[in-house]
Amino acid sequence: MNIDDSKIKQNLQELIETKDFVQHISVDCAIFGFHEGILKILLLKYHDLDLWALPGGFVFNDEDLREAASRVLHERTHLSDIFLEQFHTFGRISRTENNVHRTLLKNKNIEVPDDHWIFQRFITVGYCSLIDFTLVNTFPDAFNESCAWFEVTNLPSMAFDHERIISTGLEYLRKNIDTQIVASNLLPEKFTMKELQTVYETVLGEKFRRNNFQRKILALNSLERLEKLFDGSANKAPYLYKFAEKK
Amino acid sequence: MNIDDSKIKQNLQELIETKDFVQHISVDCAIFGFHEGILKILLLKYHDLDLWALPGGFVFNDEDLREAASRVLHERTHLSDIFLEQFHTFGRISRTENNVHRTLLKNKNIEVPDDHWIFQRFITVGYCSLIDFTLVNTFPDAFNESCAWFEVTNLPSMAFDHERIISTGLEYLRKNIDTQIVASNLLPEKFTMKELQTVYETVLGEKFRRNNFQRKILALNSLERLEKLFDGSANKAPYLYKFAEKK
DNA sequence: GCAAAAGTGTTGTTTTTACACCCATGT
DNA sequence: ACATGGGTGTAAAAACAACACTTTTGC
Repeated sequence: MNIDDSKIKQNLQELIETKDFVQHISVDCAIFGFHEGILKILLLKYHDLDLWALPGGFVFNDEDLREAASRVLHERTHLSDIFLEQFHTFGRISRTENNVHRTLLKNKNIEVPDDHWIFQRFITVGYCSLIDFTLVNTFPDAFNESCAWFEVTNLPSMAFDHERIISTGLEYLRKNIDTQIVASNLLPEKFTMKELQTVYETVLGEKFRRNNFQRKILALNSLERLEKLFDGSANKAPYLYKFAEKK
Repeated sequence: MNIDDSKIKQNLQELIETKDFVQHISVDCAIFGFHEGILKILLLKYHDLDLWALPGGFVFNDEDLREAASRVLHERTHLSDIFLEQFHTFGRISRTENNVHRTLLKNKNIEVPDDHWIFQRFITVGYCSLIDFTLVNTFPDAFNESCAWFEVTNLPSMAFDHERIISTGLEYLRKNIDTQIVASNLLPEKFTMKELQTVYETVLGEKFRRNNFQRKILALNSLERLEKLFDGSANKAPYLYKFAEKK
């Protein structure tokens, strides 16, 4: 899972030399996924540093902010057509007053003048999404050596103000769970009520009663009941559902 | 209400020559107030243009984004200690692809090179607030010749994407009305239930039943009942309330 | 037939809504 | 006393929660 050092250095060099980013602006993506009933978040680890960060990046002069978020997400996860929602913008001066980038570049022996744009103050716009854990194909790049999913309740040491960004993002996700789940590729096209319930329980961190949950969800009138699913188990076959087209 | 032309020109010149703004970033404030049961928004009119805009401005290198919003608001309304809440960031390229600033400067015969920062792309962070209509003391400045309150349902022609910013801000305000009203200086220290109800009805644009409204609000447990108000009218005196301290 | 899991029903409680009534107040 | 507007009570309706029962499935 390692790419060789010269390649990293070359990528970093290219990034540093890029001149067509909008200065002072970045986007960060809080990508939530879940696996075995546990809500996790996708983080990247910086080269040679014991620091993790959200997948983020810069905005090109000729792209919309939203496009930038999509592109960055694609670069890191190889996922496209992901429903991303902006949740907050973080603009304290102190948030980039540290030496993360400086140390990183120094470690790779890359000479960058002190007044380079990457050392300037950055205001970052947070986007979040809930996606299917298994679809993500992470890989290292110029900045980051490894990617991993972490339980949201058990984060490693984070760069910048990313811990705060995550908690704000999670709060947003929970408030907007309905929209997010419909838009996520988290469930297959057809799914059972139990699967849907597990997603809700994982994201919200609480249990529901099977029957009341079903009633509540069906009352939203956003599901369409399909055929039954026979999976060979010795019990009544559950119905499959799909999300109904928006009206 | 007009300041003389040379003063305007001088102010504009100073703004243009300012070098310590964070580039590409601005803040815009959607300030809602109400008067005679009508929800209004504070807008500024550009000099010599038939275009209105939200009170907005730029962010200094050494100030937090939130501070910038407060400062800008203060500059325009002379209000301080106003509770401002960030609601969305607007980052389409096309949003500043127009000639508002260019035309404005040209009208005042101010020479500015084409590559000046003010003509660059701007990403703006929207803040909103609900305030007491009568406390605002608006006045013209370098950019704007006049200030006025407009009904949110009847806006004049707006600069940039400010119409969209207003509708997004209004949506946010309505969703968060409880917090906003407590924080606004909209009601006097002591107020009657009827006054509070009028504010809710104005902001949300719907009517409530007197008694049910009272129950609902009191159930929130955020009001403290005080003495009765005798205003000389021939009916039962209503209680006064104040917002209880947060627990 | 049986265990397992899904679907549906039922009952009690809480919350919301609509309506009614009574109370205080100045003329 | 009475009109006016404010406080409180209450009954119907709706929403929600907890529990029970029935149905389907493969062995």
